[in-house]
Amino acid sequence: MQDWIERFEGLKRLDERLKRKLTQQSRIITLKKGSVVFGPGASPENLLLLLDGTVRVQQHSEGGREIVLYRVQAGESCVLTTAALLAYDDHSAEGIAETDVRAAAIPRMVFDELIATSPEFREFVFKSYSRRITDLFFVIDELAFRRVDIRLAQKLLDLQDKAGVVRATHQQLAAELGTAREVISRQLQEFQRRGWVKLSRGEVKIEDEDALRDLVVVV
Amino acid sequence: MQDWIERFEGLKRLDERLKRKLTQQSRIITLKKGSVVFGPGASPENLLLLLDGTVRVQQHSEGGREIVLYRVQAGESCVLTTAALLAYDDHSAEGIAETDVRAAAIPRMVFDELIATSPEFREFVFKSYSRRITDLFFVIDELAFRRVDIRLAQKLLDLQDKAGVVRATHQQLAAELGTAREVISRQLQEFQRRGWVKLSRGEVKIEDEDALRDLVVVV
DNA sequence: GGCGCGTCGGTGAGAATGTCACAAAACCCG
DNA sequence: CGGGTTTTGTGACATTCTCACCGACGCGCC
Repeated sequence: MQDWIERFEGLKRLDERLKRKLTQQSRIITLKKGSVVFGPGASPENLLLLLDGTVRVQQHSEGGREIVLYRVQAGESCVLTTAALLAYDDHSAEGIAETDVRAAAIPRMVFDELIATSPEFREFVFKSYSRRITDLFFVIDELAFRRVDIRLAQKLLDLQDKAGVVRATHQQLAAELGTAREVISRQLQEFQRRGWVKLSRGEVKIEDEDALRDLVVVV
Repeated sequence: MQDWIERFEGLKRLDERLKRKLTQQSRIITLKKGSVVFGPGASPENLLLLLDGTVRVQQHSEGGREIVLYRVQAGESCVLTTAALLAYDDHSAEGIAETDVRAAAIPRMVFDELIATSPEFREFVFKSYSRRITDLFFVIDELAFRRVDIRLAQKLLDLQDKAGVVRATHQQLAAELGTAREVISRQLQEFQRRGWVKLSRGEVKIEDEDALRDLVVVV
């Protein structure tokens, strides 16, 4: 159970002494699916490194709509969390455990010390930032410039399981894209009419993956 | 000319030795208005601290549209620049000098050393990140959830000079908001019809600031 | 002054997206 | 099965986007 460090690409190259320090001084925490990892008024004291599960980070509007900003996967860290919420706790970004989650919590003190002593750890942290900021740029690009049908097709491809099924309500898909539920319903109907997907309550079955890919690529 | 450090809130508290190091080892550079500070294929080697002027950071779409992400003002740093472009050079985010710009360029080596040795400098860097990420969250929020007329009113208020005049073409305003030129033209006409602004080629004169503020606040 | 020429702004038509109000269908649980 | 909740469907209408085109303006040049 010590060896979670090896799962983090960027941390493998830390020297042994630091690895030991890291494992000794951070706690392993678990979070139930659906629990709030951080949110308005609950900024986390620690830097979280995800061992298992995924965390969805999303933003709310006053009108009750929401948009998914990015997901933190196992092997990644919640850096933005720590930094962003310094200045941003008034607004409503929050992190939700999408599955049961296991994570290593690094206390601020230890984080600080590692930043100071280890170039490898610094690189890890800055790479993490870089990754998240890229995600945010991508969201902005999509929102500003891409049509909803294309974004929906892309999202379905991203979220499908091995059987080609996406388990999500129209409402949830709308939140993924930051649009309205009705828009998603109508787009999905159009996809179904063309034989690309099959709809049932709470799930979308992809019938013609190639057609969806074409839509994404072509236009 | 040494004392530019004092202009940076977050750097004032560095100890004297580090301040000296910083001033000695960084170059002061100047950039003409309109020049590209960084862009696709031109990621900067240094961390820039803006002394005078402003840098506009924007993103392009294939369709030729663009959107302004944020502005870096005098007294602020281009941290995102450095980190984000590691992973993101394929896409088209770029920084443009909006005015003539003077900046201190901190070499990567010095940056690294300061991060390692100074808690104050670390705080400065992470605060800078925080600030930018907040800006990006804000852009996403606006794009996803706010109406164009409200965003335009807000932008006019933000960009006006002391005389209440905004010097910008409709095209430029459209780029600020990530929308199309025609949309801006029509909205501005509507504002003019209501007596809130007066239009002339290349500029918008605000005639009723309160009305614009009401629009922003109310809806 | 008059003539090009590029930039800027105006306009109509139609498509895409968002909003609102409400209804129907599917599911859940006692 | 009956009643309550969640999910999806639908029409009407507002807002925003796209495309195609045109006219107005500013500027340099003869």
